[in-house]
Amino acid sequence: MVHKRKPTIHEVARMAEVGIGTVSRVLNNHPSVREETRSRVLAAMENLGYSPNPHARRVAGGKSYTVSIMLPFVATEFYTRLLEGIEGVLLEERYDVAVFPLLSQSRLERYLKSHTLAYQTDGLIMASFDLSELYPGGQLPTDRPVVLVDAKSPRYDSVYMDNRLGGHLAAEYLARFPGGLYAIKVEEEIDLALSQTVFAERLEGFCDAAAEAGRPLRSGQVFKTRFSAEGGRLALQHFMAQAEPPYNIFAGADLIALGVLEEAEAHSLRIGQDVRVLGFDGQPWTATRGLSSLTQPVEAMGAQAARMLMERIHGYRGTPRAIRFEPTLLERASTGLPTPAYIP
Amino acid sequence: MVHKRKPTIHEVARMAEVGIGTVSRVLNNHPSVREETRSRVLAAMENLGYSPNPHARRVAGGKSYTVSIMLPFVATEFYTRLLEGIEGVLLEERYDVAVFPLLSQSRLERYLKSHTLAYQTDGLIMASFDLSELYPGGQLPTDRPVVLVDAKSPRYDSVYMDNRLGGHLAAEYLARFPGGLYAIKVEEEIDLALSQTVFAERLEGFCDAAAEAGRPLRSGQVFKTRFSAEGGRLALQHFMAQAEPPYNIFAGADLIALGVLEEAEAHSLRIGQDVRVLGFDGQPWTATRGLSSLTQPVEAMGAQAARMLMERIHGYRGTPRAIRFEPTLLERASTGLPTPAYIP
DNA sequence: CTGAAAGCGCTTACAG
DNA sequence: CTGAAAGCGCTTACAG
Repeated sequence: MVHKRKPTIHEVARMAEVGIGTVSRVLNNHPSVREETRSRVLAAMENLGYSPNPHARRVAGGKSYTVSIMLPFVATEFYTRLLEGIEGVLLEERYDVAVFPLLSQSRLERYLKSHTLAYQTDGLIMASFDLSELYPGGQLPTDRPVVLVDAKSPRYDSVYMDNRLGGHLAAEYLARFPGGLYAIKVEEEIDLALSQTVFAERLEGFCDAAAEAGRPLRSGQVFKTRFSAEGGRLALQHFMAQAEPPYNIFAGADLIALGVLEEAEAHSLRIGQDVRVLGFDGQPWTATRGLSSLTQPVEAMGAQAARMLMERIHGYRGTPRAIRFEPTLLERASTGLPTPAYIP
Repeated sequence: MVHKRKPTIHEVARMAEVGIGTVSRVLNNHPSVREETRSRVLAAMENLGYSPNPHARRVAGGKSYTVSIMLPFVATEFYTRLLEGIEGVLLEERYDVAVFPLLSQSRLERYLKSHTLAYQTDGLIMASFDLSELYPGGQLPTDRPVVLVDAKSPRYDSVYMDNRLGGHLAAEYLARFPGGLYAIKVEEEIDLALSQTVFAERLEGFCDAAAEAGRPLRSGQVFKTRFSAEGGRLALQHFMAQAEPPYNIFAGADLIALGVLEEAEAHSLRIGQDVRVLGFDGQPWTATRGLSSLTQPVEAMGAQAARMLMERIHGYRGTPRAIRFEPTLLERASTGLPTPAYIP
C-alpha cells in the first residue's frame, strides 16, 4: 500500500483548469462562483480524492473549522446521544469536532490556555456545567462564541431540559393509580463545581406535584442511591420492607428503573400492577423492556446547540437566547399499558 | 481587556536580535545553537509571552506535535488516572493531546479517516481495545505509530496489566483466613468488539488459585453484577443468604468492594472479621476507607505508553515491545489489618 | 553556529 | 465571476 501524497489545491486547480483561488472559493462556498465552474472544481476534487488540509486552512484563514465540546467525564447514554446530535449538524457544516472530557477543573483551565488545541477552535459547546460556579461572573476566559447545553446562563446561548416539569408529569401520572407513591433519589457524586442538579430537579418537581395532588411523600417513600441499576433493586427492596403492594415508583432515570424491574421480577411481582415504574430519559432500549419513561429529545437538544453556535460563528451578535425543551411521558407496560399485540 | 495579537516568531527574533531560523531552532531543541544565543531567545520568548502557533508548525513541518488518545467511553477512575499518566509525559515533551472517547465503532472509523483531527496527529495511543477483533489482521488503518495500553497485540508496542496474577494473589491471600471464599463477577456490558476482559481475567486468576489451594469455588460463592457499588451490596446480601460468616470476598474492583463495606455496616457485621473484602485498582480513596486492594500503577502504565510512543515518533523502528505491569496487594483494615495509630 | 530564502497548503483582498 | 499575488507563522535545507 504505497502512500502517495495527498493531493493539494494546486492539483485540483490544474485538473479543473482554474486558478487556486477559485478552488478555495468553492471550498468555502463563496457565492460568486459560476455554477458551471463550481461543478467542474467539485468533479476534480472528487476525482482526486481531495480533502483540504485543515492546518493550512487554519494558518491562512485564521479560522480552525473545528469546535470544542467540553463535557463531564460521565459515561451515560445521555452524553452519547448529545454528542450524536451535536456532531450531526457540525459535520454537515464541514466542521470538525474536538471532544474534551473534563476530568477535573484544573483540566478545564489548562484546556482554555491559549496554546492548547481547545483554544484554537472557533467555538465552544459546554455541557452540564454551571458556569457561574466555575468562574466569577459566569464568564469563560475566551473570546470565542460559547453555547451551553444541559445548562443555563444569562451570558451565553443555552439549551436546556425542563427536568422539574418532567418530575411534575411523573407525579401527576403516577398519582392516578392505586397504591403508594415512591421515588428514587439519585445522588450525584460529581465533584467540585462540576455539580449537576438534574436528578434533584426531577425529584423536586415530583415531590411538589405529589403534594399538590394531596399525596405528599414521607421520607420512607424516597430511597437514595447512586446512579446504577442495582440501586433500583435496593430501592424496591426498601419499599417492600415498608409497605404492601402496589408500588408506584418514579425512578428518576431509566437505568435505575431497569433495576426496579429486575428486582420485581426476582420477587414475582406483577409489573404494571403490583409495581408500576416510570423511568426518565427515554433511552432507546426502554422500548424492548416495555419501560415507561419521560423521554428527552437529547439529540435534538444537541443539534439545537450546534446550530446556535454556528450562527454565532457566522457572526450573529444578538443577546443570549435560552431554548427550553420539554420531556414527554411515554406509557408502556411498566406502568400498566397492555403490551400491544404484535402486528406483522 | 484588549486582545493584542499573539506575538509571532518574528517579534521574538527581532527582540533577541537573531534570525527567525534561530528562533525556530531553539523551539525545536536543535543541538547546534550556542548556549548564549539560546538563552537570549528564551528570554525574549518569556518576555513576549510567546507560544508557537501549532497550526503553522503543522503546515510548515508536516508534524502536528499532537497525539491522539482513543479510549472507551467508560468513566471510571482507571481512565482518569491513565490519562493523567499519559498527559504528564506528553505535555512535558511539548506535545498536545487530543482525547477521543469512542462511543461506537463507527466513530473509530470516522476518526481514522484522513480529514479528521485524529488522523492529523503524530501518533496514537489506544486504550483497552482488542485490535484483532476490530480489524482483520489486528492492524489499524494508519501509518502513524501506535501504542496500546491496557491491551496487547503482536503488532504494536503494548503496555498491560497482569490481571490474572492479581486474581491469583487475591485467592492466595484470602484463602489463609477462616470462613468461606467468595467472589464477585463483574459483567462487562461494553458492546461490539469493544469488549473488555479485565474483570473476567481477574476472576479466572482467582478461581484457579482458589482451586490450587484446595478451595474451589462453587457457583453459589460467585455473584454476578454490573459495575456499581450497589452491586457489591447485593452480593453481600446474596452470600449472607447462603452461609454464615465469616465471608472472605474478592470484589474484583474497588467500587464493588465499597458496596460490600456499606452493606456489611448496614448489617453490623464486623469488617475485617465477619467480612473481609479485597478490592482491585488501588484507587486513591481506598486509603481513607481502609479498603485492602490490589493496587495498579495506572499512571505509570500511562506514562510508559506515552514514552514508548514518543520513541516511535522520534524514529525508533524496533520490533513491537510488550511491557507487563503487576498489581500489588495492599493490606488494610477491610481484610483485618489493625487500623494504624495516627502518628502526627 | 546562524541568516536569508524557499516552501508548506491554504485564504483573501486586488485587479480586472 | 476569476486569476495572480501576497501573506498566514512556521520549518528546513543551503550557504556561509
